[in-house]
Amino acid sequence: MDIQDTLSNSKKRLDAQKVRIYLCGVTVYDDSHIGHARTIIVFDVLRRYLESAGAKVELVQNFTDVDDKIIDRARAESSAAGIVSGRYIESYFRDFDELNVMRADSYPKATEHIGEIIDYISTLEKKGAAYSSANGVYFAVSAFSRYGVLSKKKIDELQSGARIEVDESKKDPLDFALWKFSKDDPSWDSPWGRGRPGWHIECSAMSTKYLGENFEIHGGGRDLIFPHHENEMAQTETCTGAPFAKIWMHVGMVTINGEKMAKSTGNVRSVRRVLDEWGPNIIRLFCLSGHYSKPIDYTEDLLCEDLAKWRQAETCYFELIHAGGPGGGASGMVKEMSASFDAALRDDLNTHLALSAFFGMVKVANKMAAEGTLGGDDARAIRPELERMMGILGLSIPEITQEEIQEIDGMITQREELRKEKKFSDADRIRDEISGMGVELLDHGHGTVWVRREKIRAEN
RNA sequence: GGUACGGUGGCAGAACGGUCAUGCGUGGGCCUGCAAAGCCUAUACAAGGGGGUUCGACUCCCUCUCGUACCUCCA
Repeated sequence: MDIQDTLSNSKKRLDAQKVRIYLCGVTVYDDSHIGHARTIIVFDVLRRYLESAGAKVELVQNFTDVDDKIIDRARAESSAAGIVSGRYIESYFRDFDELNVMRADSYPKATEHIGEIIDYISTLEKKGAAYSSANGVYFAVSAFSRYGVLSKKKIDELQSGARIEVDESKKDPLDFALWKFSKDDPSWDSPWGRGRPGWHIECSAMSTKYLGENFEIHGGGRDLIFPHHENEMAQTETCTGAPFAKIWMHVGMVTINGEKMAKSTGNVRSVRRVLDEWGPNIIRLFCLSGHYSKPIDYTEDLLCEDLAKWRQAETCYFELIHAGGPGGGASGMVKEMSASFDAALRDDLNTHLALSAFFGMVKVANKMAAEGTLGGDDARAIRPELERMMGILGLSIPEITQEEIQEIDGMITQREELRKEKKFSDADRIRDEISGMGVELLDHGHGTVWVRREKIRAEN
């Protein structure tokens, strides 16, 4: 497949059988929000697609668990950094498991790689790219002549535009911390003095450890391009002397009603909250509704649209289960939609077009079902393809037990008899009862089909 | 100020140098005991402004403009 590479600003072919991906995860000082969810869902779909296409994927996603914000939070709670980060790592997994995000192969933490980080800084020091000063150990940007290539920034412009107070102990305002001196917890001994790692160095040390010096894809949110990824690249390539990631892949931001999500404006949408309101499938549809590289705006209207689409997909899923009898003629359509689904994802993970193919198939199947032309052969052609697409998109229909099926079928039979006797109010009572169980009835000319509806709180 | 990405019908959103997907929405009708689901049909002057290249541009180039993000907290 082809993926847009931030560094070369062009699409790059990815045809390796083994794809190693390093995804910059979250700093665990608070609950995850919808922006984190988008990035992680995009990479989840990338991973699922690559695996379905036969590639062996190794996905590593870090947790930044040592950071000023974590320390501040711990201080505010009279707690310890480890307690705070531990709590938010737990909440991360609760949220993202529920979002149906597959687990990465590993989730390395900065605090568990202090030895590797120190070794990394030592190597940089030996190469003359790091120096120790009053406040910490810094990376000398001057040691990396290509500094700025990833974010397309010119060094002299960066200096004049710097709006943060300059640390006088640095040789150059652009130099960034590899190690910050501190005696307070959390801190570790190092050859330069007690302290803790800077932000960027963990990703260099851990990506190299788990994926090697040169791997296929390095990704994260667009806001990480500068300074995080720029700095990572400078460190890593200086250290290894080899090119770092083959492809840099960045996911666009999520805005809320057209505005940036910010604590100060109080418009941060936590994953927990949107999950409670909309459930995993609709959030995934939302996050995949536009191209990953572009920003998307979180609005009630768009979520409602995704809800309507999800209802169609549910309908289709159950229509296929119930379908039987004569029919045929769907197989051509299935092949076509399947091909366009794959072609869309192959071209820079165009999930919007892939969803068009998915819902195109859903629409055709639902139409056939309503007309009574959806036969057993059709269902056998459509269903595996529908499930394959849902698998790649990470959409899932809750399991339904055999007992529930029997109970519902029994009630439907009762209702049918009442309807034949024209006892409509009694029949409607049964329909209401079934509806209370989260099951909707579709009366077709040729019989009644039931659909289990996912409960969406925002719907009411 | 700099950099990046974008500005396509009411909304969302693709592709493509020549025919401007698709979905949602909206109007009307059909089906139904009723509803839901589904269908049929209609609907939209669609491309931020201005230049240029071209037989022809939404698509390429220039310019202006607007939006969003980033410029050492940020997914």
